Amino acid sequence: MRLTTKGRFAVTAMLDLALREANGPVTLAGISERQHISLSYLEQLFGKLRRRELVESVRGPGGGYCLARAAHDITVAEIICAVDEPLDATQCGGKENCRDEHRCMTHDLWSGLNRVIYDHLSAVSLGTLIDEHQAKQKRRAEALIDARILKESAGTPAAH
Amino acid sequence: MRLTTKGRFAVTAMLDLALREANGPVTLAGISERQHISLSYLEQLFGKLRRRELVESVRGPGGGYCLARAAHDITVAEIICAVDEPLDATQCGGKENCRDEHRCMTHDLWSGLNRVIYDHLSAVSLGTLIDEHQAKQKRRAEALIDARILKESAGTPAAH
DNA sequence: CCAAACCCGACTGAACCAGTCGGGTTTTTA
DNA sequence: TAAAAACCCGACTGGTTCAGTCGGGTTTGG
Repeated sequence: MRLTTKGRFAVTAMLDLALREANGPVTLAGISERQHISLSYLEQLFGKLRRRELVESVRGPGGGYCLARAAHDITVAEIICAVDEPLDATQCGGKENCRDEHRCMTHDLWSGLNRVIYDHLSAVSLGTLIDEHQAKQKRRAEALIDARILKESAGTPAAH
Repeated sequence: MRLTTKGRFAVTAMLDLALREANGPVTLAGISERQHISLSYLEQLFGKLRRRELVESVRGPGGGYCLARAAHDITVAEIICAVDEPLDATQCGGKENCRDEHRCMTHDLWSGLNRVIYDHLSAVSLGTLIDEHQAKQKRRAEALIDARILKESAGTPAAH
């Protein structure tokens, strides 16, 4: 699993899509504008996302992209794997280049790390991200209201 | 934290060093030969490792490198950070490029991932790797002995 | 039919990786 | 004191990926 801005762009774009697909297909031009990602680059990314069946496309005017599944069923790991192509073995491909005794030592280390990363990203779906963010917004809003009530009951104007 | 073969080379080399430093400084030429890493490349890596005070150098004939601390006090995370230079912010540098509402959603995701990776690699030292590997070797040896005893007591030759 | 949208392959400049090269400097030993 | 062993260092290179561009399609609603 490679980690680059490419994967981050893809997640950002998918998030934008997830938040807007309620009112029909979302255009890449829109995502491009809102997220400041070049349109052509988005086309490349969504080509891959479509081939991996994470999104579906609707051609022609009024078209755009939709999620192929519910936001809770699309994990961040899937999105990143879709756009950051394999580059096959992330380390010594299982057989070659790591010989003698040192082999297994580092081998276990890297495969363990890979698993940790993959598990972490597999546990997060687009839905999770949206939920968490909405919960945070709600907490912020409540804090704001609490602060106002406190201020009003104290009857003191804000210090500068 | 970037993850590349550069960091893996560095860990492999440091492991080789840790296993051999008992009998004095270890030469890069030796590591190069045993681990099949180009000497000049090793020089680059060890230059960085030295500047980060993970190894100490002894110049002149009979010289080489030693660990600057005990193997248990040098973590894999330190080694990787030493050779894979910062490349500053692994994501939107804290302030820029992630604007509107989407910002925090992906921001928390990436910083969380960074922490997971870093924690995982910080929990592993050169000493850990060596210990684990030796434990595994011991288990293998015991299994071999058990198998032999079993075979002898049964008195049957191995089936092809 | 036209325009909006997707679709696609080829190209580019910059960065980084992995490695090379050609020189140093320091220190031991013969 | 000279040679050799080792570290030290900066400049260079070829290949790959990234991020983005360009120029063309094809599909389809109005």
